[in-house]
Amino acid sequence: MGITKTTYFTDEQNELAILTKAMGHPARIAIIQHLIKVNSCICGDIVNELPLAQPTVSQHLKELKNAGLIKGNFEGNAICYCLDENGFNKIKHFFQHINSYLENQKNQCC
Amino acid sequence: MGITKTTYFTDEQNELAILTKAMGHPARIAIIQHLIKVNSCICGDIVNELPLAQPTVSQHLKELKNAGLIKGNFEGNAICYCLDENGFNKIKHFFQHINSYLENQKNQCC
DNA sequence: TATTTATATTGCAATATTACGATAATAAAA
DNA sequence: TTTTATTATCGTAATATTGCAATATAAATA
Repeated sequence: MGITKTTYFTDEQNELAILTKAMGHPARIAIIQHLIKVNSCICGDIVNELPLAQPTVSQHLKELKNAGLIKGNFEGNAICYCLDENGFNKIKHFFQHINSYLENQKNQCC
Repeated sequence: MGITKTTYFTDEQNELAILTKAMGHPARIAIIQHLIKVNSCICGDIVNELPLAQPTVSQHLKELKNAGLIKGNFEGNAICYCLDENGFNKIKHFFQHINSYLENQKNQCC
């Protein structure tokens, strides 16, 4: 069927899935890494940085933006992108939860 | 074309993408949350916990296991699952990097 | 206004993912 | 050894994702 049963899960579960799914492609990881490196840059710089065509990069940027992981401002006729802390803060708490669990627990199966 | 150009990206980018992609489904987030809650449990418990059929759950468990986010031990004829710190430690550093960047930086576009 | 520059959208082909019924495999118990 | 319980695999249908050429849109500039 191929359709995710989102209604059967909590809002939190769906939101975390959307955020992590948005990160789940090497091109989108590369975009995040590049934005950290240069702080902010226009879309064209990312196109030059990645081994993908402009429409493909535009599509990846859209997915990151929809998830709330990046944001873009108009800079003349170009669009300047940078990280959006909103999205990352939402994931942050989940990972903190996981990490504190793994540290305090001898994590072993049955 | 639908095929990700993994060879064009670094090993680190591909690895982070595999890990985050594996988390990118509400059922797999729910599995991780449940394992944190009960520490470890057999596959059948997860099937009862989720609104999905047994083969579907089995498939999600396989993906989490392949990514290195959970591990399973034989417990009689059942299999006991728990979190695998290996996978989570790999993501941990990436998020620490992102978070320290976002904290130290007035994150604004151009 | 026409042109250039920068980005988004459309349309499509190839591939991947999601979900589940049916069935196989495995190990304990009767 | 047969049965039962537990999990994995196979096969398949429906949907989603990836990638790009072609094209559209929007803003600056000539």
